[in-house]
Amino acid sequence: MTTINDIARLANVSRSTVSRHLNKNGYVSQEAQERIDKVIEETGYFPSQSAKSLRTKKTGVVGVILPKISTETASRVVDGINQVLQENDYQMLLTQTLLEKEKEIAFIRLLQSRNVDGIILLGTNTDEALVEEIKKSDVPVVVLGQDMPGTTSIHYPDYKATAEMISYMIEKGYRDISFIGVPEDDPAVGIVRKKAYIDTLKEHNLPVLTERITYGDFSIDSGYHAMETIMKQSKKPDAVFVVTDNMAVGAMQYLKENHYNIPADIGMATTGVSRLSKYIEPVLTTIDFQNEKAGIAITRLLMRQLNGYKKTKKLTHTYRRLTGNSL
Amino acid sequence: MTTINDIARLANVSRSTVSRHLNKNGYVSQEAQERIDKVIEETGYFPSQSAKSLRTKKTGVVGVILPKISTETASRVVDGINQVLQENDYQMLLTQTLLEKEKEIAFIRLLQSRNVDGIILLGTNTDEALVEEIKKSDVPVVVLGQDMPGTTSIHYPDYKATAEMISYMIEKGYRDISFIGVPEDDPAVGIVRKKAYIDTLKEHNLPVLTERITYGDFSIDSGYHAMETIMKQSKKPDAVFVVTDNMAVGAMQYLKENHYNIPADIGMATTGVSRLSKYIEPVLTTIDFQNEKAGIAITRLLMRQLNGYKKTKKLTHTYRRLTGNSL
DNA sequence: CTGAAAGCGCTTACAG
DNA sequence: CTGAAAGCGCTTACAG
Repeated sequence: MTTINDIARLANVSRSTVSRHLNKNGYVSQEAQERIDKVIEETGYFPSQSAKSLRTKKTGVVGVILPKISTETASRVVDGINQVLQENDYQMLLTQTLLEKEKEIAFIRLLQSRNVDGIILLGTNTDEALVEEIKKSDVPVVVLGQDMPGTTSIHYPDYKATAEMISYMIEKGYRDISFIGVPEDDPAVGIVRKKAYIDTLKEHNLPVLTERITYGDFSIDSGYHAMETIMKQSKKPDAVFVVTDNMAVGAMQYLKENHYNIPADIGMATTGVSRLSKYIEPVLTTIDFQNEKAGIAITRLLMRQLNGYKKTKKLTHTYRRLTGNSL
Repeated sequence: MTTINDIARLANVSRSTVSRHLNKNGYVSQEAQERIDKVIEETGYFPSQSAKSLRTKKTGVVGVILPKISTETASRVVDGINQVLQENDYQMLLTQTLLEKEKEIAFIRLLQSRNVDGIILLGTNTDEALVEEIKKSDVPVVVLGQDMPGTTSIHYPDYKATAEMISYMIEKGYRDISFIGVPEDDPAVGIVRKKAYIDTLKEHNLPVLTERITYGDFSIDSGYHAMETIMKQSKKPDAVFVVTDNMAVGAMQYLKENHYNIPADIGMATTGVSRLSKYIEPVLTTIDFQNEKAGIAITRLLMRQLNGYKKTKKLTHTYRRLTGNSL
């Protein structure tokens, strides 16, 4: 491997001078510059980031922790993150938890040991242990998707968007709306969205039936089974709200396989918008949380922190409702 | 930040001993081990990878270069890559070219400067300049999706799978099959698949009409426009083969918007299988290249190289045909 | 079983 | 405008 010493020797200067030239700080004579450039060109030299990082305490790498990359939601967020990172000459170290909570904590430590400059966590819970780990972190951690105590975070407007959607369903005439949620480990999705559902029913003086509230685990399969559980009840609901797109795919699969017509037999609304959704009949009425924009926004917040703004900041992301023909 | 010196001091040993204990090489007395563990526990110490890497010349990081993460194909490959990487305690540094060729070369250099142990490139071309850059690389580079000269690579069975699909369409009775391809910059997709299409038509004594051969740029939009171009010809074809799933989405959109019935008005076949495809009518007859498995396979090859097997190796990946009702 | 020493490839005051 | 020196946090022979 070619090192700065080789360059210095070949260009007849000290390595201080090479370094100064490379980093464009301090004076280097025109002549020296040219000799150095020539040698670099010939040797194909590039500086070792490991050495540089050890000295400067900066790596130019940001760690990203997410549940699973091969979901549309996550990959869109990553697209957004990547945009801002490229603009700022950062690279991305990507880790997947596959929804194992311990891994979030393990990766925060791992990423620090890899000397990343900052960490972006796509949050799935706000457990005490995780909050502690973030607090202990030497590098800034920002969180997308949960309102993480004491941490700069952006969360989705879970309550407002859900409540609005449920209201809309009620306006449309639905009176017996079932619910496919997730466990309360995930506050944003598991608690807040469910609360919005329950509150809105109550506001409209509709009964809240425990048997109408089912749970999945974010997987397609679990949406399928939750839908099955609901539809096997003696009295069937007239609509269903599913809290995530992935589970909605499963729920829809169950309904199609069993020849239920949407919306004639049962209305359906959900969250998230698929690239392919316009080819699926019916087009789902859904909440679009605009994940790519969210990825951009959270990364900008991290960049700010890396540039010295230390105050933690809480933002709520935007959303829009997309009206299909599933209601 | 806590360093190995702090640990050594607090545990009353030298930093050599701490290092030996941490890396489990060389002897360390039981007592010393316990003291060290205790101090590490208390301080939350973790070793700096930058320093370690500088010394050992290993980072435990693999660089991945791909066109765009938020496509189903790429994200599935990444899932596969990630699996093998996790098993082997490697981390993934992810870069996106957004199909700008210069970036492939730029990232190969960038990743090296970041001292990655190896590079996985999802190939989009086999340009001379790229081949040169790979040859110059200090670290092993493996390529998925192209038969890259002089480099360990796995490519998809582009010729065989395409020829088989075209034959199948002909068997089904189609006689005027149009083609949506990509430019020849991409040998695997742009040249080989087109050649398989042309050869197969010829073998069956069917005319090869230049106006039936159109090109997109991998985007959904370009598939839409290619389909439009084809369907605006005075004589319409009875089928279309689209070389990538993304462009097939666009082609289908055009056909649906213009009320063509698939397969009654025009048959359609493509490559790649979407998670949502089972909800789209018609179900596309397609070639499944099993991207996750391909990701696993290419990463295993890289791991072999990192363990010292230096011979370059060429593999052709498997595939299967999925029969829908679009033909 | 343990520690002192050298060195990995850089950057950064500092002195000239 | 330039170079010598120190030091970032580790690991690894080597001597004891």
